[in-house]
Amino acid sequence: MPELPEVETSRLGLTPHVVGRTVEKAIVRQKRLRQTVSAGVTGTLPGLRLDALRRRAKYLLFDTAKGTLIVHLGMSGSLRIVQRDEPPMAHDHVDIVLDSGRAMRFRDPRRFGCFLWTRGDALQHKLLSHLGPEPLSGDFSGERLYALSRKRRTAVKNFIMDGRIVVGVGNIYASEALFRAGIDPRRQAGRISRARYDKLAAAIVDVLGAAIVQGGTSLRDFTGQDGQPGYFQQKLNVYGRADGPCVVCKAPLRQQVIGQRSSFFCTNCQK
DNA sequence: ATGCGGACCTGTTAGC
DNA sequence: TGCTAACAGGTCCGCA
Repeated sequence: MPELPEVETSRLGLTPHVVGRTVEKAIVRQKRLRQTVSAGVTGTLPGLRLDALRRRAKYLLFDTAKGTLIVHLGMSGSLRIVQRDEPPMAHDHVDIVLDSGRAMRFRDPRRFGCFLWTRGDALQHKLLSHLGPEPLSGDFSGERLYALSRKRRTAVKNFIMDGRIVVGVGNIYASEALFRAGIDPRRQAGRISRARYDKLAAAIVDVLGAAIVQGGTSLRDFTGQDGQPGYFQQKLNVYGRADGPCVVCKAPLRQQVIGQRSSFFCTNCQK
């Protein structure tokens, strides 16, 4: 569920509830996530004020005076604001109890997420230090994609999903951006022109930006029901539409596994 | 250095 | 209807 737009939407929704609040305690019901939940989450975080909530790639960074809580939602994770006495459901692994009487609750059935504590600069953490530019920042461009792709033989879809190249392009938006740019996802990264990379970079920016706008309207209220996906689904041109008609040429869309991930494209419009 | 496959988990859906 | 297999929005690691 969480691709970059949803992580950013989560950040925006959580910010007014957590920034400026002090953590009263942390409850860890399941510490075995993709990595074991850091001891600092229960040992150090309580008593500290959350000064800011940042996002880097799909990581959420909760800054305090003594360090940063790094959270990743993995495939199935979510963060919600609940009343502190609301009984936990299955897979509600962590509560960060705040001095507002509420708690930030982490739910993650598949446990691919992470809850890590780090002292010092979170951006230098091992999981973050290698990451490429944010797609919605000025550091990202077709020029960069072109330059880094020379002599790369991997499929262009794999290439744009590589966080060292650019962050935040997940499996849905990789397919969507390549469709918008008219590029066959199987094409070798190193054999695509500068002009086409300019178009692809613009498509990535457009599709992620549009999805953030959509997410912002449906997940605004984090105290309500769980945020269902689907808000952006009607905007998807190819993802999940195997055999459906291409919105441009009506030809049946194709589904093919590329780099172990399902990919969707139009063999007529994407070359 | 690059690229590939496997790993981590559970829930839902497709198919027989 | 019920069982099993395949698949799911992410990434990290290790091997060739």
